[in-house]
Parts: sequence; C-alpha cells; structure tokens
Amino acid sequence: MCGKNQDLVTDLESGEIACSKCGLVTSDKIQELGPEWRTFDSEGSGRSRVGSPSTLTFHDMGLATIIGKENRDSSGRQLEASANARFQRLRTWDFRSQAQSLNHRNLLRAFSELGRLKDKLGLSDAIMEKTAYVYRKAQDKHLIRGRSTSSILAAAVYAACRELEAPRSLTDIAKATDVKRTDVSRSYRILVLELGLKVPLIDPMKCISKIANGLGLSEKTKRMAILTMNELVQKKISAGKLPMAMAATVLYMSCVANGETKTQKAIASMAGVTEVTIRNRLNDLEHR
DNA sequence: TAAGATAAGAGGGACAT
DNA sequence: ATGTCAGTCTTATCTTA
Repeated sequence: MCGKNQDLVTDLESGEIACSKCGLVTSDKIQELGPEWRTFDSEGSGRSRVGSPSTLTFHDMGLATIIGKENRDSSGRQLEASANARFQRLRTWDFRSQAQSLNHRNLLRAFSELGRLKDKLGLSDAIMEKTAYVYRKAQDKHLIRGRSTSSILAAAVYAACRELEAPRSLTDIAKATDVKRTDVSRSYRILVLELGLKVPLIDPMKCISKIANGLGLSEKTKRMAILTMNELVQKKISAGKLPMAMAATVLYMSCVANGETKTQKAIASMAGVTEVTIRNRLNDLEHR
C-alpha cells in the first residue's frame, strides 16, 4: 500500500512524508526549504552558496576543516622547521577543539546514538535538529551528570517531538531506546523544568483528526466528535484525562451515533490507549 | 467475537513529616 | 528526603450478548 506515490502525503510542519492510508513514514528526507546562503548587500544580489549547511547534529556543528598531518605545503614542498613547529601547535589545538573535551566526546556519543534513533522512530531532520539543540542545552546546564546519556537523549527526542507536534509516545521512544519508560519520563520532566521548555499541550482536537484520519472515518463523524469535544472541554470534564483517550472516546460515541462500525479495540489501538480506558471515559460521561 | 466488568499493579502529583 | 493517599491508566482474565 505504501509503495504507491499517490498515497504519500507530506507533512511540512514535521518534515515527514507519510502514507496517507496507513501512516507509515516513508521518508524524512525533505530538503531544508530556507535559503542556504547569506547576502550582505541590500539588492540581494551576489548570492553564493556557503558550503554544506551547518548542523547541530555534528559535535562541531558540521565544520569539516581539519589540519592534516603531512608536513608539506600545498605544492608539496617540505615545510621549514619553524613553520613545522607552528603547525604542530595548531594541530594540537585543532585536535582539542574537535574531540578532546569531555563534552564533545559525550556529544559525539549521543549524536551517533541519535542517528540510530532516527531510523527507528522515523524522525524528521527538523526533529533531529531540535533534539540536538535540547541536548546541547541540557549539557550546558550540566543536567547530564549522574544520568545516563541515553535517557537524556531519549527525553530530548520526546521533547522535540512534542514541540514540533509530531507525536511519539513515551512508550514508543522507550521501546526504541532501551531506556525504561519511567526513566525517559523522569528525564523529560527534568528537561522541561530546568530548561524552561515551552511544550504545547496536546490538543484533543488534533488527536481527533489524527485518529479519525487513521481509521478513515467520515467527515460527519469527525465533525460530530469535534463538537462534542468542544462541550467537554468547556465543561472541564476532560481536565486531567489523557487527551488521546478523550479523543478516542468521543470518536467512538460519534461512530455509534452515526452507525459507523468501528470497534473500541480499533479506535483504542489507533489512539494508543486501551479499550478499558475508553470504557472508563464512557462511564464518566454517562454520569454527567 | 465484541463489549462489559473486575481486580491487581505501576507510576506520578500533592501534601505532610 | 521519605511516606502516604487519591486518582489515573494498564494488563489480565472472566462473563455476557
């Protein structure tokens, strides 16, 4: 199903290309849309490319120049002794600036792990950058001391996903990272607390359309669910409950009302909650 | 086979010690 | 810091239609 191009939809915000039928992310290789050049004159002419984009996911931000170990100049002549010594010093600093410092080595480890996660979780480049940014800030604030690189990295991934509204559940990330769900969660809370991340609340309306689209429900059902959800939000019945669970419940009710036959199981698994939770929410709603 | 019911357990927030 | 408590959600299992 996912091999057909016409099923592919592009999510520009999260930078994913996904199959509209099954939601499989087939590619996260959307090119950066912004210009990769800088111009300093007012007419905007004279643009020139400035090399590969610098990226946060390399420990040195993608700068590629290194000082080689050949003691020869560009035309192949042997360097004089004084120049030789000077380059030796430069080499030392060059080396130190690249990987010597503990921080940089740590970043190297984290980012190579991040590269592996990218495939496992289908992360977009935008999410990768965000993750790297968050991780760097965590390191700058010395939040990594005493915690594992992996758990902080996992938490950073989760934060990036939340911030870019490309939902991956804590459980998804825990599975992909070999970090326990609770550890991811704990680290995530620390990140939010210490870095003052402003993470958008999960919008139940978005949950509704996500689930409804995933199941191929009718517009009518979807609209009805959204109306119901509006009421619930206003009556504050939804407060403190999982947004996904509320969305799933409301959708289930709309399905029943419209004669669309979807099982609780189907809706629950699409929403990433259990049937029991849906039933609990249904009970709540009945008693109001 | 789907839906409903029930029980046990995990994990986190609030609050007190 | 540690413990307790109420409330939420999950997992598992059994019953009902």
